[in-house]
Amino acid sequence: MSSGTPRRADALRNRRLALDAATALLAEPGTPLTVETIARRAGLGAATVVRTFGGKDALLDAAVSGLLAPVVQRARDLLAETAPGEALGLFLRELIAFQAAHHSASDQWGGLDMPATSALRGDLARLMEEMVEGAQRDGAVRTDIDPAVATSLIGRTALAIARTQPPSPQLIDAYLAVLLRGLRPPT
Amino acid sequence: MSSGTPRRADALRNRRLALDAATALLAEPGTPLTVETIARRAGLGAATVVRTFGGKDALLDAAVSGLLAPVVQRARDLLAETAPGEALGLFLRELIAFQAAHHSASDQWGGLDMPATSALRGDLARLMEEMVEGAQRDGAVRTDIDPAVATSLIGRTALAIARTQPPSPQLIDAYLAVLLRGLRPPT
DNA sequence: GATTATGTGGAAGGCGCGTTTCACTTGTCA
DNA sequence: TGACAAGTGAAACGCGCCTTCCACATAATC
Repeated sequence: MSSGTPRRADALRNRRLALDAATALLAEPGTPLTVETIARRAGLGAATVVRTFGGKDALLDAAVSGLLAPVVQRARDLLAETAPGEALGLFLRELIAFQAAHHSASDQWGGLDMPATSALRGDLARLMEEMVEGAQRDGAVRTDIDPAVATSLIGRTALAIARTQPPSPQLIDAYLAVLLRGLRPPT
Repeated sequence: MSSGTPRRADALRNRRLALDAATALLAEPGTPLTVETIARRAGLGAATVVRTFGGKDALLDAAVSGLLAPVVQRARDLLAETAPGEALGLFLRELIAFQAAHHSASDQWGGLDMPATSALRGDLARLMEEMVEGAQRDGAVRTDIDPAVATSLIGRTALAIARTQPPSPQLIDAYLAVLLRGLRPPT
């Protein structure tokens, strides 16, 4: 078999081991992130790791989307429960912290085909755009900028901030303050 | 021989051809940017292209730093001739335009060893920090943010802006306006 | 024009990495 | 417990890529 969920208990456990190993490596800068590395970390053979997922791409897709899913859910919750202007600031801080923790290996899976991850990124972009629109209605963000443009800027700036070497909370705050100040409507 | 300037006229001409081909490919998204590709573009054999520079890394180092050098010089000129606050805005627009034109292949030479390019990037960072410090003295940038921090934010944001798919001048202006507004001192 | 140092490039080498093979092991189920 | 399907992993394979070889070409020099 290639991809479907394994039928045997040990195979299912190995699937978890492989996924956990890949996930762990995503947060470790400097590690090669090869099938061999993941397999060794999981205590499995390289063939097993790849086979249970149907390929390296699918394995990393599962690992990355597994990390991203809670972030997207958090955005959904904030959007539903909090005032948009406030939600945006809150969420951005969390998003940056998340990206700072996981951007290190992002250039290693940048060129891979990861449908689940792509879908989540789309969801996230849509949710953030809703936050921006809400913030504009609330008067927390100036309205002379297109929501899609603002969202793109925010997302990219967040990533830029996250790439700062030691992203201390103070530094993140300083960056975010500049960004949000630039977005605020003229008093 | 490996790296030193060739003694024969045809070899010197081929060196130019290889450098020009590499430089041209740096602005072409989607092209593999392999030694083979560069060689075919230059009308030379792969061995020749690599040998005259001493390796692929050295060739791309020469190409990238050749593109970057004028940008650094421009920063130096602006810093010497223009009011810092104005220089910052002017230079950022040009920097973003440059990065937008050349970022496409940057993930293909991101992991390479390129000393000349690294040195120029250091120079650029230092010059930008001087601009920020000057802008702070002029009252164009708020002083409650560390110059190094502001410079890092500006540099990374500029790169983030440049990565926008079709970086139209209007989009760049909108982005820059947000960034500079966020940096302006409170009125 | 002859001689020689210099340069060329197709082919072969070597390396890293993802994937596949296949003899072997191990859960599972009657 | 016995038999079989399911799963494993070391080794082999394939592929892309940079680099090196070496027989051949050619600019420079006398």
